[in-house]
Amino acid sequence: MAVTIKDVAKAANVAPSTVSRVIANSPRISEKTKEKVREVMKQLGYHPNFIARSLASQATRAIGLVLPSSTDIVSQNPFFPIVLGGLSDGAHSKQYALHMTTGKTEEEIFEGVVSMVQGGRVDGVILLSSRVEDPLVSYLLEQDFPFVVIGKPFKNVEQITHVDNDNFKAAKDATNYLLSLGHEQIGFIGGNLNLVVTVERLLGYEKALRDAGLPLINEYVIHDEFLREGGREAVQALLALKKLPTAMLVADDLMALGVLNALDELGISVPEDVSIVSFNNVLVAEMARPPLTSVDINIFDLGYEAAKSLIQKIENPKEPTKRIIIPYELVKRSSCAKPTKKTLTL
Amino acid sequence: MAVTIKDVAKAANVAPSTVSRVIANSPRISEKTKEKVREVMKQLGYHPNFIARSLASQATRAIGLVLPSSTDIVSQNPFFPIVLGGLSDGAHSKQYALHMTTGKTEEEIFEGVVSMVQGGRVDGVILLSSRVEDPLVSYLLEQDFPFVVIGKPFKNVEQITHVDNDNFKAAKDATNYLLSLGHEQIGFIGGNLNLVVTVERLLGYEKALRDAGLPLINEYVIHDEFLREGGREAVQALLALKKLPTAMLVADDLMALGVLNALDELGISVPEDVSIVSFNNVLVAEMARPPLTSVDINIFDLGYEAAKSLIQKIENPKEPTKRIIIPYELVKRSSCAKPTKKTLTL
DNA sequence: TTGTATGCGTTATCAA
DNA sequence: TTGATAACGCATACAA
Repeated sequence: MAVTIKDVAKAANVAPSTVSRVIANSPRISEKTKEKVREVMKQLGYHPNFIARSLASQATRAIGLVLPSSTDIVSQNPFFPIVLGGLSDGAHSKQYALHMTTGKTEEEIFEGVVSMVQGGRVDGVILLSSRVEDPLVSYLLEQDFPFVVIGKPFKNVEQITHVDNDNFKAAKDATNYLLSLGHEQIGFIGGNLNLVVTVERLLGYEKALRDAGLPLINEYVIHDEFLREGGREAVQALLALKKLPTAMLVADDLMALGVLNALDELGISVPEDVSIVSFNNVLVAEMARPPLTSVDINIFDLGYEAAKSLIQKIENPKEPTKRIIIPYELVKRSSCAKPTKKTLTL
Repeated sequence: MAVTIKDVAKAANVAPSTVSRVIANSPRISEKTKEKVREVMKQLGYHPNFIARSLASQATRAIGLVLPSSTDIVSQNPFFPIVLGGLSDGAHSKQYALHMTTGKTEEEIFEGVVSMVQGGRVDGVILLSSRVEDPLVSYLLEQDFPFVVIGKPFKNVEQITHVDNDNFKAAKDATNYLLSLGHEQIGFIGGNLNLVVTVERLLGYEKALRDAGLPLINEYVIHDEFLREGGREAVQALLALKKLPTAMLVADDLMALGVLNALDELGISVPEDVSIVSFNNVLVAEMARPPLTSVDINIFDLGYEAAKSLIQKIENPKEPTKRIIIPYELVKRSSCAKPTKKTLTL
């Protein structure tokens, strides 16, 4: 059995409560006894028991992380390891631990969160992605349990602390960049419309086109799951059109990789025939052929700030609701060029 | 305050211990009272408090996960989200939760694990990568704390339950495949030699060459960090040679992506000039151009089996040490071809 | 089959 | 400045 506060107390000839106060560094304990107790703690190799501490203090110093479905291909996105790094950093700096939950189905995930929350395993929760009509958000609001969303909440935006990029503006900027190059037929390939981020990027794209006085062509907007098949199917859908776009805004780097792939197979070259801009700027954007122009959304910071603001909320329940906007930056690489005069048709 | 076992007891006119037994589904409680109690639990919205349960039962039903440095570029590898999915699945199926720790430096990670273990936050630990001379392994062995390593332990192999691929044989097979295509100058580009997996793959590569009666050429073996710069620098090092290899075994898909990139910039084509085989078979292997021949190591299963075997170990301390070998498979794609007659020189 | 009483390792509220 | 002692919510040995 591990050495407890009582063992230390006995060895130091003080009461357990005194030891507890020394651990908390209470100012009401004399320096002399503090040192004595600390000495004994070291000698005995004492480590505080988090479980007992949590039960007594009604606080776990643990943050619950809700990941999307583990089997979902989305979870293969490098976005998650990176955001995890930021979360870990932010939590660690305040001595908080991370607790994870995920599951194969929506229901499993929901149940996992409920048991984490009701079971008192964590002091707060971070949702790693913002979904449309997410029952988890309703649940957490109802319970008045501290939580932070990474991304823009679908509704109740004013009541939910969240950390986000301005994805609307980012998409508008990215589209404007393509417009500034001279493109007028610009396609949009987005992921799952259940993710708020997809919607925001789509809206930004549309706004830019409208502002430029260009028509919104339905056939130029394609939605699909992020990633692999996504890119391919999207390209195939575009190819069914008479008039191909000369540029595409793709909602995710990995998806853009799929698009590059599909285009290559068809002998369509980037950026000569089609320009591409994507989002997130993870490692593969730089490593793609050609390297992708991509909107860097500072994923690490999203995680870091989310952890920080959740902890603030936990430690000060009166903390007002916050919206933290992480800056983005369009990183230009060689996947974009001016459109060629001829319109590419097959 | 949340509803407790006492509230349920009162409402159901039984003793708290009876409620506790109903929760544990003790056979010594009549079906009638069980139903009655369950009914009340539902009505009151009772949820067991994990913290209290942990303290009383001296078990947390939580597994500690040790990730490599969060800032390390290695953590951007899709390997982690995938293995996490497997771990989550395995843990979930036995009602275990996941607790994470990581840090910026080795020391931070070590301290995190110590506090997790000594603090009683978890019942066991899984090391997500096997490092050479890992102080964590020594520590956990010393403490006689249940743990499982993903990968081959550097030493004390017989005393440490681990889940691994036969990376030695996998590398041998992969090299033999290149040999069978007719390649005789085969390079090896590996990652950090602190990772046991790198060493194993290198040894397998060397064995295959020796078995084939081919010389081991020092200059053909290059080590670098996994990922980005890795690939590039490795290729540059190879290019400094008079006689380029006609094929390369690359220890990681992402790194291979970097290699592809660097080769492309130099106008060297794959597979016409150089064939490439890599490891892990994550999504990008399929999405690379050309698609990479890669050894699929069933990452998800590594995680799943690791969770399962740790839980077995936790629940039955007499459980013998196990080594679980997950099968691999060489997935052939178009990054390999027979060598051209001419030797490529610059 | 069920109830009573104690302990798990802390924190926190009283006293002293 | 310190020491008893009662929670915290649950599991379990022992009684009944």
